[in-house]
Amino acid sequence: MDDQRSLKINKNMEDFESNIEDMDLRRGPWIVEEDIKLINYIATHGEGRWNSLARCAGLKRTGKSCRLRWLNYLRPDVRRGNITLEEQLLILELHSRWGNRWSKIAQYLPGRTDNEIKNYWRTRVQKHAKQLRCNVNSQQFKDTMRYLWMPRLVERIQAASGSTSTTTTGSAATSSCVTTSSDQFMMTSYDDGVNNNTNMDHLGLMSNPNVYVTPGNSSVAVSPESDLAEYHVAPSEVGKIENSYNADQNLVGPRMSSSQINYLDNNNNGLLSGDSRAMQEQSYVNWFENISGAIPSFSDSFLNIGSDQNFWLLQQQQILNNGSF
DNA sequence: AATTCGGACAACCGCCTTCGG
DNA sequence: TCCGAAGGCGGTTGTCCGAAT
Repeated sequence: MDDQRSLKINKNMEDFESNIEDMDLRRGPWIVEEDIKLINYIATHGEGRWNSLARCAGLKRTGKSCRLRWLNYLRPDVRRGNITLEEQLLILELHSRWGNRWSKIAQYLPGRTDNEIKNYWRTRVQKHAKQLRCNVNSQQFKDTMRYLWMPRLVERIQAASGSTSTTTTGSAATSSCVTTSSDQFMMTSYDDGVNNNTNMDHLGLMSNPNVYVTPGNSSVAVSPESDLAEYHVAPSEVGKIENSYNADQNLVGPRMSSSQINYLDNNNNGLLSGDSRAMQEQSYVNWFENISGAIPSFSDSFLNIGSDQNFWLLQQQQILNNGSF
């Protein structure tokens, strides 16, 4: 038997054995017994090396399947239940920055998986883009999110918490945000425990509807080290950005003074003048009202998810502890 | 009561990157 | 440096279940 023929026979045998293994592999929904096997094995031996883990644990699954089941479902720190308002806001915010980088977005939502966030985006956000008859990636839809939905979310978060001041304290980091009697809003820097003072503007902005500024606005600077955006608001302007309401007292977007718009524009390399910016905003407001008015309970269905202030605070604390965002 | 439809989410697939031999 | 295995990621599909007809 020459070498070529021998190699071919060996290859055929390997393929045959591989096919037998494939035929033996389970697919589809996991059953309780499989979950228990996987949990027990990981509890004893830890995770990783998924292919050998699957074999050693006696699971007739691919390593990939085991990894996915563990990461998306069985992990003890997987957070289940409705996506909160705060999480929605964060998802919209981060997606506007990074697009479909689900795993990256998931890093900032403790306990949520990339799969879950992806599903949320596809089932909720894309659905509403469809209702508005526009592409989810279009500038029109992005601006609708930026100027209308996100400020509304912030307001609902504020309404749900009913708070005028919030303070969080932890062993490793301390932050505080203070609302004054005139509803002005200040965010102090925090100490992360290793003598690093970190700018908290981004969290402050996301925690108070009156100072909400979006990344599309000129108040954003991208940090080259982390490729994460930091928000910068002129100290004198903090707390002065108000929301706009239509005739029915429904929130339709942020309202800024001309000095605020000028401040933003000055930091946007003059890409937008105050007037054109205001006109652009107004055109989106008009467009949105026309469309959403024709769709009953459009906004409500988009936003109708419970809030969990405690988790939001916990998450902020975790972000602070990680020393990043 | 049976069927259809749509939302939610779990799971799979294929491609790409990383890592170790 | 090359190559194969493993892991990671985003897109897509499958399944379940409740609401509507």
